[in-house]
Amino acid sequence: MPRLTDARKELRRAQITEAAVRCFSRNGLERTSIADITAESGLSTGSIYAHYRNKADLVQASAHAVLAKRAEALGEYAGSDTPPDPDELLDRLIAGIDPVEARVGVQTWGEATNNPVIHGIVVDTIDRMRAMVHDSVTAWLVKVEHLEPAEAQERATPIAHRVQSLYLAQLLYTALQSPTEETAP
Amino acid sequence: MPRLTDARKELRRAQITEAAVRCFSRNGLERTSIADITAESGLSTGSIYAHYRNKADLVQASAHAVLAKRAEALGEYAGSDTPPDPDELLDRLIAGIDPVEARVGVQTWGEATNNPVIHGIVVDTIDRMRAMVHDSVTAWLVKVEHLEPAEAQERATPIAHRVQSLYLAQLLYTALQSPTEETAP
DNA sequence: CTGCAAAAAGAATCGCTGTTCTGCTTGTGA
DNA sequence: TCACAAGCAGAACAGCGATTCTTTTTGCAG
Repeated sequence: MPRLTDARKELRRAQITEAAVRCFSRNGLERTSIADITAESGLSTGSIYAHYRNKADLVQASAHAVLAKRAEALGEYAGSDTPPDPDELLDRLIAGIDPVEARVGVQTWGEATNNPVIHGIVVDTIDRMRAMVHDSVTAWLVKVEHLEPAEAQERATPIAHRVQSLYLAQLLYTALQSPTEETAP
Repeated sequence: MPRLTDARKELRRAQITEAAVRCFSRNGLERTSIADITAESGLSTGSIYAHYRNKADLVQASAHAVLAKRAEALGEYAGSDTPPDPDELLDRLIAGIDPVEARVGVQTWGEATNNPVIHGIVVDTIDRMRAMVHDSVTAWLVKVEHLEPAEAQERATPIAHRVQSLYLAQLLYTALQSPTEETAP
């Protein structure tokens, strides 16, 4: 039964979501039509529908890809064995922000206020990020500040909250900075 | 030349934007149709188009109304003659958040990444808010912490940035908390 | 009071967009 | 190498939604 090999199939899916993310970044989740993605990806309508059930499905996959990538980058810093202090952690997080992803990320927040599926993805991602920041801060408190693990855990909570918040705000600022590039009217 | 008296006209416009904001909060900026606003406001298509050039115009007016209201509330705290310390200021700001407005506010951020007019409104509002927070913090540094005005100005900047960021993040959290209420499918 | 232009209602229009359908093409397993 | 199902292209379709148009109603100036 000759279908595409899994690797190739995944490749196509990635090709599509990547094109979609570029479109979304330019025109927004709703204002991007399937035709836009068709043009951007070089594929055709039929091809896209062969890989994604419908547009909502594609939006969901794209959102997941963008947010997961961000969370993943965060995981690296958090897992380091010489944990950065909170300010340093925040600086690194901010340094890793990519404007295109920031824009889609912020659009995703807006979408999450009405779209249950996207809402789930966003909330999960934010929770996972918070947990990782919390771990990183705890590790710092233990290894560098020499607190007892129990107390470190507790003290880490408000610090993690602050780091997370400042990071999210910076994501917003970044998204608002890059000028709105129009496709030809 | 008998048109509506200015007061009455302003009333209608407000009636429309208020209905629009409720719709936007429920269904998002894009997914809200003129028909939805028609139903919510109890008016008709024609009436809406008599007051707003088009949907973009209406979205713009609604966004402006919501953000202006938030900025205004902030102004009150900032103008107080016993300035709150930064933590207190932040607490008050957060206490003043309304879920409906938070949702529309966050949607507005997403929209601002592609829509130049909304972008302008959002950036202006954020800048104005930052200036007010800065003033409030400066006043606190001078009156309570007894710093010289010049130094207070300078020291206030990073503090204001932090307060602003934490506030914006809280706005996001609030928008994500209230569950996505659906209109009947 | 009264007339009339603006405002409101609601039907009609028209373009756009998601989705489906119909064949051709191509990759894969034997 | 081959055969055939899955991929893919692109046209066709269907429905929705912004805007416009026509008709009726209404509020204000005189």
